[in-house]
Parts: sequence; C-alpha cells; structure tokens
Amino acid sequence: MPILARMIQKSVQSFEKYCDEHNLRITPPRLSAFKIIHSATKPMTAYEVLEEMAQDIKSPKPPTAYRAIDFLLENGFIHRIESLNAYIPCEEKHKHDGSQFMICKICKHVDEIHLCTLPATLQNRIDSEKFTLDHWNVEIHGICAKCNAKK
Amino acid sequence: MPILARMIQKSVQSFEKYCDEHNLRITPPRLSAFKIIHSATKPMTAYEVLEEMAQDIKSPKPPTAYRAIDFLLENGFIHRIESLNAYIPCEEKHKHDGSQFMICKICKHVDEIHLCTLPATLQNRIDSEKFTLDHWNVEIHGICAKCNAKK
DNA sequence: TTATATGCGCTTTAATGTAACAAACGCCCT
DNA sequence: AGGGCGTTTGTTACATTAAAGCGCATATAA
Repeated sequence: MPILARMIQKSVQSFEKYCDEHNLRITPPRLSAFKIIHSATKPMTAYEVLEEMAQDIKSPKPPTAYRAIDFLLENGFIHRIESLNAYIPCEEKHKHDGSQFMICKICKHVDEIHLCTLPATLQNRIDSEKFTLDHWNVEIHGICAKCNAKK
Repeated sequence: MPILARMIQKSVQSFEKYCDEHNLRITPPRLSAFKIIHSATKPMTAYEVLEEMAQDIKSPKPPTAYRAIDFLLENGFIHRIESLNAYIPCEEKHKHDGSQFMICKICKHVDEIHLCTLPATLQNRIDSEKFTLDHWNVEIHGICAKCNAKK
C-alpha cells in the first residue's frame, strides 16, 4: 500500500475512534470531507472539497460541503485558514482554543505551530482589558525554508 | 463642531500629510473610503463602504470600493479583519508588519493591540524553521469588558 | 507638449457562503 | 417490531464578497 494511503487510513481510524468515544456520527459527507482534507498536500477551499466529494457522493451541493466542514471544525479535526478561506488537517489529538500557522506565500504550504497558551504579551493585554478569551488565531505569512533554499 | 467630526477631521489631516510626504495620490474614492472607515464605530465590510460612498460619489460600483480599500490597506491606513471580512482604521502612525485584534463576539467591537514584535514563542519557532517573516496577524475572539459587565 | 503611468468607471463574472424546507435516517423507548 | 423525536441530508434558491477586462481620464515627468 502506498505510504500516503496508509497515513490517511490511520487518520481515519483515529477519527472513527474519537467519534465513537464522543458519540459523534460519522456520515458519508463527513467521512468524505475528512479524507479529502487530510490527504491534500495544500489547504483546500470549500469548493475544492465539494468538487472532490463528487467521487464519493452523487452531485453534492455547497451546503453539503459546508456542513461537513463545520462538523470537522467544531470537533477539531481541521482548521480554517482565514486569510486563504481554506482548510487544513489538525494533527493534534486534543482540542485547543488557539491555532497558529506559518503560511508560505510561494508554495502555499501551511505549517501548524502548536502553542497551548496565548503568548504572555497578548495575555497581559487581554487581562488588563478584562477581555474574556474564547479562541485565538495567528497567521504568519512569509517564506518557508524550502522556498528560501531554492532562490 | 461635534467631537466625532473633529476627530475625523484630524485623521484626514494626518492622512493628507502622509500622502503628501510619500507621493501618494488622494482621490475622491480614496478619501471617501478613508472617512467612512475612520468614522465608523464597527468594522465595515467592503459593500458597506461601497454603500456609504454613494454620499460622496455618484453610484459607485464594487471595483471603486475595492480599489480604494486596497490603497488604504497597502499604505497602512486600515486593517482587514480576516475573520469578519471587514475593515477597521489603523490609528498607528507607522507601518507595522504585525497586527493584533481583540474581537468581541457580542458587540462586534474590535480593539487593536499594538505589539511591534512577534511574541518570543512564535519568533523562536519561525527562527528554528528558517521561515522568513513577511507579516503576521492575530485575531483574538471573546467578550469585551463592557459586554462582560452587562451580563 | 508629448509620453507614460496611474487611477477611474463600468460591465461582467467568479468565488464564497447561507436560508429555508422537506425528506430520510439513527436512536431510544416502549 | 413499531412509534416518536431530534439530527442529518438533499435541494433550490439566493446573498455576499471579490476580481477581471477594457477604454477613458488625469496627473506627472521628460
């Protein structure tokens, strides 16, 4: 079996395990969207997901893709990259209220950073403002090591 | 003169001064968009800006608003809030490569935080990855002090 | 003045995201 | 097994956000 397929199979297994343990229903659109985003090598837009869903599901419409994506987002299986209107897999096993990404403006690759807490400078600020944190997102744009090396 | 109008007048003056010094052209759509975003009390979407531009400009079309907004963005007079598809004024006098916002999910008010450097935890990470920073953005969602007090 | 670049106005089209509602499904409880 | 109830889906239609292409106008600079 190709290595990529094996990796996806493993992701799917942990997806199924998690859903089983948390009483979440895995349905055909959800499974399809999960596989598509987790096997992609780049952030996928909702309409790219929709297009690929056609392989598993008969002529899917936008709400089908968006609902599946919402489900995956809510349960922490994927992240939305706001500045790209696109989605990437989340590899972390636990849910977190903050996400941080390094986005290469050349090859478009996105790397997830995984801080568990808001950096102190920001935490101090929200404390002094008496702002109650719900969730936070950092998007760092620049050039990745690989693309830097190519120049 | 009402206090709000006076504040906007002052912003406009510094806008004009900056453009003059940097050889940037102030045109009617640009000035109109500047005033609209800088006098708003909430983040404005492109189409909200477009709508209000009609007060200054005869039946403006979308490209007019988008071009004016792009100009303001490029020159650091406004910021885009990615998670809202909307724009807010930038009050800082110098251009910066990072923006940080506290976004209240109840009243939608956005407060800008102004860190000049990327927090150390993130800087360390991009250094070790040999990632070259271009610009970065933090969006913190939660509940502001005022809305907290009301509950 | 003439060349050049920049910006504008307009139409059109693309991309992204939602509302609303009926039909099907899964699950739990008798 | 059958009935009730909330969840999920499929579908149509629409709303919102963004960009492309083109010709004209205007500012700036040689």
